[in-house]
Amino acid sequence: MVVQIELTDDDVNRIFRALADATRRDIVRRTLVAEVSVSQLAESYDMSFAAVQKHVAALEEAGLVTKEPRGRERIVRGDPERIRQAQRLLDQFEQIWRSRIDRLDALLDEKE
Amino acid sequence: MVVQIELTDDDVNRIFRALADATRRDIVRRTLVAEVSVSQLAESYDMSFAAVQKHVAALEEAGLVTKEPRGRERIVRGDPERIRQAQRLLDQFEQIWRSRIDRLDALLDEKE
DNA sequence: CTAACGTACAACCAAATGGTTGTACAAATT
DNA sequence: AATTTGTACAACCATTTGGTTGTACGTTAG
Repeated sequence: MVVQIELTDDDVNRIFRALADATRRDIVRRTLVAEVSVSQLAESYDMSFAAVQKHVAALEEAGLVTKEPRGRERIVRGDPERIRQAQRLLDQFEQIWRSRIDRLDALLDEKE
Repeated sequence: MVVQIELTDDDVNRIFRALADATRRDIVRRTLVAEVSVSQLAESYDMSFAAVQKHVAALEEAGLVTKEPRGRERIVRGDPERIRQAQRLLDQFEQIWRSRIDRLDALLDEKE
């Protein structure tokens, strides 16, 4: 089992910030489907290579993708584990909500 | 059952952008636990009332909280449904990953 | 060897973000 | 009626973001 390292606020900020852009979300999708080089990614979007490079860098800092050298290329891979961490973060909110409902229910039961 | 309106890219941007800030995440948590006024929220954070007001506005535009007038106060409530929508978005990424793995598995099976 | 390819990185720019203070006004309190 | 409370909103400012172009450099192809 993978050890859960606690995410700092800044980590979480970077993760959600990285996901708050349509181009970056698309890059995550594509790199989850298959390995792609930065230049291959860049062909898909109506912006400069450097701009795509920056998006990949933002995703890498957020831990949502990893980059590995292969010859002169850099292969980008989406990291499903980081996605799951983000899911867990949202699940915490869900839990907070549910525990509130549970408390309200308990209160109603008492009054019966 | 609630009808699922398709979220635009901008909607999704706003949701994740809103979650990419520790103060705003805290506001979401607090307003999921109980109804709170904007001024009550503002007491908790080391920034001006206006700054907190802006954070609440960002969350409201993202649909993560709703604001309702009560006398001179504005009551803020977290919206669990929007959280679930965000979860579904992350789940789509998860699905993409899983279908890739499934395809790889199928390929291996064929070769046996 | 030379040329083309893929990447890194710096410098620059406009727009957005996240904070501030100040003003205005309705609602509640005294 | 006068004051305080809670909010809205504008103006302002520094920093960050998201794009650009240009330069440099290692790797691959001819």
